[in-house]
Amino acid sequence: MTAGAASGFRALLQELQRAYGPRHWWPAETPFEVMVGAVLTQNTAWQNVERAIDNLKRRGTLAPETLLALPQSELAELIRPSGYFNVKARRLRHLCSFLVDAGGETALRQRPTEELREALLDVHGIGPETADDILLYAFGRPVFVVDAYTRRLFRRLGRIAGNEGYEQLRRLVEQEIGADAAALNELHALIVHHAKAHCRVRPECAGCPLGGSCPGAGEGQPG
DNA sequence: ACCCAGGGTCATA
DNA sequence: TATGACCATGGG
Repeated sequence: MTAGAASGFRALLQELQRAYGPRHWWPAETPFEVMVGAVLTQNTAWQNVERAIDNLKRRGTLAPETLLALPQSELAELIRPSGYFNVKARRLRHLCSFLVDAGGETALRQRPTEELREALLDVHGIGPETADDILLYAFGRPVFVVDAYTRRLFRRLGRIAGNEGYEQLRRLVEQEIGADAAALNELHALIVHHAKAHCRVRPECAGCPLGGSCPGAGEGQPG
């Protein structure tokens, strides 16, 4: 009754779905809001990101052109709650410049996934995880997002050693799940949800839907 | 008063 | 290739 999650990523997805139901990610109203959130959430609690995005919305600057029209100091002030506000202000500007120069979302949507991924990685401040967040949740491309939660869970499940590189883990999941954007979307969303719901620092993983197949108990690794 | 959060860049060895 | 410093706010 506890072995299902360990047998494969499809099985893990089903187990998480059964426990939590669909997640409807990403929490944003537009693709551009997804992109902004992806940058702002870098090493940052989502609650702080929400405040920053709320500031941008109330200011009417949640669009590439209007955001670029802001002085960097003002932009930094608006996103202050999300932390690293000076670097992130620069990163948002780089992102917006890229979007405008590339002809906007509509033009980008025509590009093949690998090419779009390379283009995103060329943007200063967008690394592998942020790029894949954008590809999957803003453009609906079938890529898997590897984050700290994913590494921790896979290691606990015995699926990985822990020293694998980003690309290696991404391929591992994508090859097993397949080019299924909906499944990859749900899997990442559920891993994050599961981490927040059950895998915090605690003596045992009380109420964990993965049961004995989620050996988070007594690991001492914070979440 | 700690520890950490849905990372990425840069300098150094 | 592989570490380490740095960025910075807010919650537990």
